[in-house]
Amino acid sequence: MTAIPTSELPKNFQPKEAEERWRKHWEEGGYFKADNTSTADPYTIVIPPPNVTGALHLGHGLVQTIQDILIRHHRMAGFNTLWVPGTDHAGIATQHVVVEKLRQEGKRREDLGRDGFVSEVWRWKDTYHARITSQIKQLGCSCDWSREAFTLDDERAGAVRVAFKRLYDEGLIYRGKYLVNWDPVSLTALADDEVEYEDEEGSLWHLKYPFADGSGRFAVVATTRPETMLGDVAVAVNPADERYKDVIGQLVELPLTGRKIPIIADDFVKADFGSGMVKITPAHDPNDFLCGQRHGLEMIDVFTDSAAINDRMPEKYRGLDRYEARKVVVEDLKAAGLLERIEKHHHRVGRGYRSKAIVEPRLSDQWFVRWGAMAERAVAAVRGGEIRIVPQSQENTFFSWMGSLRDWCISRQLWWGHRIPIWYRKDDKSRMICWDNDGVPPEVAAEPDAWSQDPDVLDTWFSSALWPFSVMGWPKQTKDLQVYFPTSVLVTGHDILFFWVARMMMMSYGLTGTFPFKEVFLHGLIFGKSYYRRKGGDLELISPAERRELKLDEMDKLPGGVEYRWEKMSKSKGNVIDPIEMFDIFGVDATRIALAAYSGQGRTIEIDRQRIEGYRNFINKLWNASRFVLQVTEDLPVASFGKVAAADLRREDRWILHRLSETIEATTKSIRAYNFTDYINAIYQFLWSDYCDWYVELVKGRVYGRGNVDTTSLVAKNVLLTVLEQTLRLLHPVIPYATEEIWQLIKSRYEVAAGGRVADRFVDTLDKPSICVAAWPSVADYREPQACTEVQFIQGVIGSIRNIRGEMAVPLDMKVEVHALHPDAAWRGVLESALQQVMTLANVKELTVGTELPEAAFASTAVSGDLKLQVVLPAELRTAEVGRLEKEYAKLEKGWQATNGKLSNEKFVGSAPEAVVAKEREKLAAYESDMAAIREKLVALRG
RNA sequence: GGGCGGCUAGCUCAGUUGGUUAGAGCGCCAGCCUUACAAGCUGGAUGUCACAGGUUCGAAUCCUGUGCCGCCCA
Repeated sequence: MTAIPTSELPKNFQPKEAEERWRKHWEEGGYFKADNTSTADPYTIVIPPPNVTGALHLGHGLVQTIQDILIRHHRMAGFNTLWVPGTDHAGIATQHVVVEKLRQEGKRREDLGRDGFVSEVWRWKDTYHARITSQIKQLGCSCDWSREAFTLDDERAGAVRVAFKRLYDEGLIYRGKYLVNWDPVSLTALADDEVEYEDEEGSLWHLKYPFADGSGRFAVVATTRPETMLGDVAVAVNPADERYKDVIGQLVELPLTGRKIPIIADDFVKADFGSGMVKITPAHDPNDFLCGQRHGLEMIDVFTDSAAINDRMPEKYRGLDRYEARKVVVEDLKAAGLLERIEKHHHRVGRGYRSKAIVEPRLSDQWFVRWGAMAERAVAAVRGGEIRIVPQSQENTFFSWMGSLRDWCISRQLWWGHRIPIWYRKDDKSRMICWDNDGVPPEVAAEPDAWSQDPDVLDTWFSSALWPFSVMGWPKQTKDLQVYFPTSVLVTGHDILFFWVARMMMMSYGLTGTFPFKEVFLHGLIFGKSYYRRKGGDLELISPAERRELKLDEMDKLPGGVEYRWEKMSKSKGNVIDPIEMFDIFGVDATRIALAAYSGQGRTIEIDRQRIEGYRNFINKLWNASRFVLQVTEDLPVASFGKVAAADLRREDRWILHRLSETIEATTKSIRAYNFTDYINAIYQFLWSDYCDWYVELVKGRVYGRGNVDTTSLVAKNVLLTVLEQTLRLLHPVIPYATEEIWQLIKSRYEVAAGGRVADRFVDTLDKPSICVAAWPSVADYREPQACTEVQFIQGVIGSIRNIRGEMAVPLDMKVEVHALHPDAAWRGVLESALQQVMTLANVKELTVGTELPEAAFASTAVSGDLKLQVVLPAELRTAEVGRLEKEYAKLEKGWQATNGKLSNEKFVGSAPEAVVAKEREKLAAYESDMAAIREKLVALRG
C-alpha cells in the first residue's frame, strides 16, 4: 500500500469499504489458519455452531465478538491460536421451517417421502449456511475456515455413530419407555420447546376411591383430568403426612374399572395440596411417570394415537374422544356417589405450537443415555476447579441441575438428523444390531428384507455434545486433536448451560477421558426495547410497523403516553435489532464494541441503537485523532521514526507513555478475565480523555510548524505516533477493521523493522503484513510517577481557570490575565515550564507565577491546597464571584463536616487504622486551609 | 412451590478485602463552527445507593427480614 496524502482522508471514518478491503486482505494472507506444527502454547476455541435455519442475529453478534476478541488477543500475544467455525443442523427447527416452506407451496413432507424431504432440507441448509457464514465473516471473525465443520457432515456423522455404539456397548445407551409430548392431531411427538404453555381456567375434580377393606372409608384424590383415572395404578401420600401413616400399603378400589390399586408413599406428594392424596397415572403425567418408575408400577396407556379411549379400557368408554370420555366418566362417578366436589382451578396447559391441540403426555419407546459416572466426574471437575465457570455464580445453577439429572432421551421422531444406527430384526424386535461404520451391518446386507433401521433420529444436542472433539477429527487420533484439544474456553449463552455445556463435559469425559475445555464463559442474553402505549391501566404493544413509522428508535425523548420495556428479543414484539442493519448504519466495528462493552457479566444485556451510535462516535474520534497525527507527522523522516532518547522525553511524553503502559496492563488483565466492559472502558478513557483531550492538546505547540530539525518536535511526533500505534493494537481485538485501516496508513509510511525505539521500548512491529499478526503491546511496567504528578497539577490549574471562565460566563474570545501563587519554588518551576500550555488551553493572555498577589481591580479566585489562582476579571462580575465562592464554600464545608465528625469521634481515632486516621487529618487540614482562603476572599469582596 | 439473580443519577451500568465529597457512558442545561474531529469542544446540574432492622469507630459494600422486578426448574 502506498502512502495516501493525509489531506485526502475523509473527515469521518467510512466503515463499509474498509471492511471489505481488510476482510479480503486477511483471507488472502491466511492469517487465521492454524499451524498445528507450531510449538507455541495452543489457544483454542470451537464456535457454538449457529443453526442453519436463518440469518445472523444480535445474539450471534455478541458471542462471536467475544470469541473474536479472545482469539485476536491471543493470536497477537503469540499463542498458537485456532478458532474452529461451523454450523448446526438443528433437527427440529430446520425440519420445521422446511415443512412450513413446503406447506406454503401446497406440499406435505409425506408427499416427498423421507429421502426426498431430506434432500429438500439439504438444499435449504446450503442456502442458509452460505448466508450465515458470510455474515460471520462480515462480522470480522478470525476463524480458520479451512477447518469448518457441520454437525451433520460425513465426518461428524461418523463420530456420532462411533459415540453411539461405544456408549451402547457399555450399556450407557438403552431403549426404554418414556413420556413424550404427543400431539394427537399431528400424530407426532413434540420436543419440549415445541410446546407452548398457557395458564387456563379449568376444574379440579375431587374423586372418592373406596378402601378395599370394606370399611367405608374413602381416599379422596384431586385431578384436572378425570378421564385418566382409568389408567390409575396407585394412590400416593407423603410419607411424612401423619394423617395417612396408617393407610400406606392398603388397597383401594378404582371405580369404573374393577381394579384394586395400592396406597404408596412418595416424597413428591405435597401434603398441603388438596386432600394430600394423589392418584398416580404413570402413562399420562410426567410426575406420575417418575413416581411409577421409582415404585416399579405398571404403566397403563388409556388412549389411542388420536387420544380416544383405547380397546384395553372398559368397553363402555372405548372409542370416546378424551373430552367426551371426561363427561361420561364424571357422570358415572357422580352417579356412583364417588364425586366429592368440583372446584375452579388455574393450571398450565401445553399446546402443540403448530396444531394448537392440547398435548398429551404419552408413553412411547425411546432411546436414552444413562449419565452415571460421567455426571459425577463433571460435577467434581467444576468443584475442584478443573473446569472454571465464569461468572462463578452460574456454578450453583450447574450443580443444582446436575444434582437432579435424569437420563437423557436422545431419540426424536424426525427425518432431519443423525439416523439412529440400530437395526431391528423384523420378526423379533428385541434383536438389535448397532453399527458404527458406513453403510449397513453385514447381517443386514445378507438379509436386507429381514431387518429395518430405527426410523428415528438423534436429538441435535447429541451431535453438539461431541462438537469440541468431533471437529478435531475424533475418533481418529489426529494431529489437531493432539495439539488443540482440550480447548481453552467455551463461550456461550447461559441459557444453554444444560442443553449443551453440561452434556459436552459429560460426553467428552465419557468418550475421550478428558473434559473438552478448561473454562466456560457464559454471557447474558440480549434484551431489546419494546414500546407500549398506555391505555387506561393497560399497556398496548406498539406494532413493529407503527414503531418504524414513528421512528421511535431514533428518538431521545418518547412521545407522551409511550413507554418502553426491556424484553427478550422476539420478532412479534418488533424489538429485535438486526445486526446487518446496524452494520449498514454504524459499521461492524461500532456494533462489535457496543456489544462487548455492554456484555458485562450479568444475565441480561440491554442494548439499543443509541449505544451503538455512541461507539460509532468513539471510532470516529479515533479516526480523527489518527488524521491529526498523520498530518503533523507528514514531515517526520522515516529514518528518525522511533529514534528517541529517553533523556529527550518531556514531562507530558513520559506521562502519556506511563498512562499507555497502565492501559496495556489493564486491558490485558481484563481480556483474560473475560471482563470486556473493563477492557473497553480502560481503552476508551485512555484514548479519548488522556490522549485526545490532554496529550494531543499539550503537544500541539511542539508539533505545529516546527519542521523536523527541532528535537522537541521530533520527540513529540514520535510519541504521538508510537502511542497511537500501540493504542490501535490494544483496540484491534474489538474493532479489527478501523484499527487495520489506520495501522496500514502508518505502516505505509514507516515500514520499519523491529529495532526502532521510543524511550527504548515502545516501537516494534510495523514490519508485519497486518495488525492482526502484530505483537500485543507488552510494556506494562513503564512508570513515571513524577511526570504524572506534574501533569495532574497542570491539568488542575487549567481546569480551575476553565471552571472560573465557564461559571463566570467569560466569552471565549476574551483572554484573561491570571496570577498563580505557590509557596513552593519547585511547583512554581513546574508551572513556569508549562506556561505556554496553560495559556493556550485555558485561554489566558498573561500568566504570572509568584508568591504574592499583584494589584488588580478585581479577580476571581481558585484555591487548591497551597496553590492559589487569581483570574483578573471585569469588576462587574463581583456579585457573580460572591455567588460562585459561596457555592464552592458550601461544598467544602460539607466535606469538612463529614471529616471533622469522624475525627471528633474518639472511638474512630482509637480503633481505625493509623493510616486511615492520618488521611482524615490531612483531609481536614486541606479543607480548613481552602475554606480559610475563601472566607478571606469573601470578606474582601463583601467589605 | 423450589432455586438463582437484580434493585446505585432520567436511561444503561461500574463500585476490589467495609475507610476520599459514591463514579462512567448516554441523556439533560449553558456557551462555543477554537485550523484532527459539531459523530466535536468547554463548563455545569443531578443520588434517602429499594425498604426496615442489626454488626461496626465507620456500611452502597457484611448479617437478618420485607418489598418489587426478572430468570431457571417443577
